[in-house]
Amino acid sequence: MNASRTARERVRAELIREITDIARRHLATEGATGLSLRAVAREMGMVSSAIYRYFPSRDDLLTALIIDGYNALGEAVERADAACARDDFTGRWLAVCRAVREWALAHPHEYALLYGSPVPGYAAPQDTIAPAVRDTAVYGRIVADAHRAGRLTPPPICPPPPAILAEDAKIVRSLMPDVPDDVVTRAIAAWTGLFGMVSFEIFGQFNNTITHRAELFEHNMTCLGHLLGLPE
Amino acid sequence: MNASRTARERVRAELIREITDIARRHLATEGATGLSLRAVAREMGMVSSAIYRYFPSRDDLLTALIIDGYNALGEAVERADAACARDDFTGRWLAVCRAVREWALAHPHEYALLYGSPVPGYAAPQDTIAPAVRDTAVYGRIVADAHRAGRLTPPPICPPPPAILAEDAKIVRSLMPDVPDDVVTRAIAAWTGLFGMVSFEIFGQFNNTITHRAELFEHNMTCLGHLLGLPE
DNA sequence: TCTCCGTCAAGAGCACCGCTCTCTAATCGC
DNA sequence: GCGATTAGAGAGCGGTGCTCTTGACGGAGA
Repeated sequence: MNASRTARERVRAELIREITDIARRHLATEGATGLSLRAVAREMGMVSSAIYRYFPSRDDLLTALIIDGYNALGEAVERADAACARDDFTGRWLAVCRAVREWALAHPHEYALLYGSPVPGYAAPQDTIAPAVRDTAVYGRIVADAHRAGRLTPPPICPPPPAILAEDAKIVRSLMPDVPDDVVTRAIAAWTGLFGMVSFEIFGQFNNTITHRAELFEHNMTCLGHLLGLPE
Repeated sequence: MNASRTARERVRAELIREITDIARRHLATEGATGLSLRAVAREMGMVSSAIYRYFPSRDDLLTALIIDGYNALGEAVERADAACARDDFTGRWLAVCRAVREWALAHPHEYALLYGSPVPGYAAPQDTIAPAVRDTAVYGRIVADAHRAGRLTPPPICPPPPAILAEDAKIVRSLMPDVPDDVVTRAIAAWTGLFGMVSFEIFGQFNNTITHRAELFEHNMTCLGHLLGLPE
């Protein structure tokens, strides 16, 4: 009874996994707009309508891929951070930057799904929120650790943030406990700077202009790290 | 003969303009993937195949919208810069930042078309390159002007860029003449930081997190300006 | 053991899409 | 005015997401 029910559920789970695997492969080669339920069904030897037993709509399949993508990126970032000495805060920051960039270069279409133009008519459901901040959580820990260790020296070039930003800082602080407001705002600046750089590279804004992208990235992330207040 | 030929050409140009106008309206409401030649034709009271007399493919229509978008953004940036005192370099930088953000907020789908995920299978033709750097050209002039005026003081937090980046700096320097390599790389960092911030806001990464977006933007752009070396 | 009910694949079908082709009508250049 | 060019209409092809119905299968309870 239990065994049989789980047998049924198991084949169902297996099929769902197979569908997402094929879909992810299609996503990687054709991009999000080229992802078609019918093509996935065709490759599985199924009729297209059968897919709807497992994913009620194309958007639901896309949601599954988005969650997978956030988790894959988050895991890559976690691994990169874990490989560093805990008190090498600059090294951890740079490792996270490189992990984001390398994952994006290896999975450009998935990166586009996560950080590019949102799919129109598509509203990310609640399930995506937790995986979406997995990478940010790692970053938050680095900032918090560095601050707690007293290794975050505010650069002389930033004015103090306006008082009204304290409200937002309160929310962000859940990812980087005990960090003062000015550090929070600089942390946001560095984080958006990282993704701005990666997006420019992935989305083609550097075409015909920048050729030594790894070196430029490395250098600019170093600058951003110093903007954040990280040591040499 | 001339008058009659231009009469035909004039109605043709008029129709092309009408098509792009309707298409831009559809783009603004439905987004790029929701833009359909058939819907545009329907709204014009045309049969769908007739559109192909004017745009050989959907991608060509999209190209026209992209060029228009770059020009609209470029013009907004030019106007913002022109409204500032020539020697108020920090003011010009912030004006450009605000112009980019406000244009993006007013035209999110067009912004996504320009700076979001590239449309798969779509390669931007040569015609898009010149309009694409219209905003960047304004920025380059600000940096070059500030440097020429001796108002660009390198912040103490950036190491010198590696020598190999000199090659890329040579190309970027066409937009900001006579600017040394380290300023070029910091200029790129500030520019990508601006678009990273705007993209995060437009693409929804600030949802459920940042509410005082204008204030955060203002503050972070100020920081980036100082990273670039702009005065108080 | 038999029956019943839930699950599933399959197929037909709807409305839409980009795009091509042919045919006819209007228009322009000479 | 006549031949050449251009524009629009319509049918049609293969594709899409999605819905609905039908019939087969298999596990659960009488």
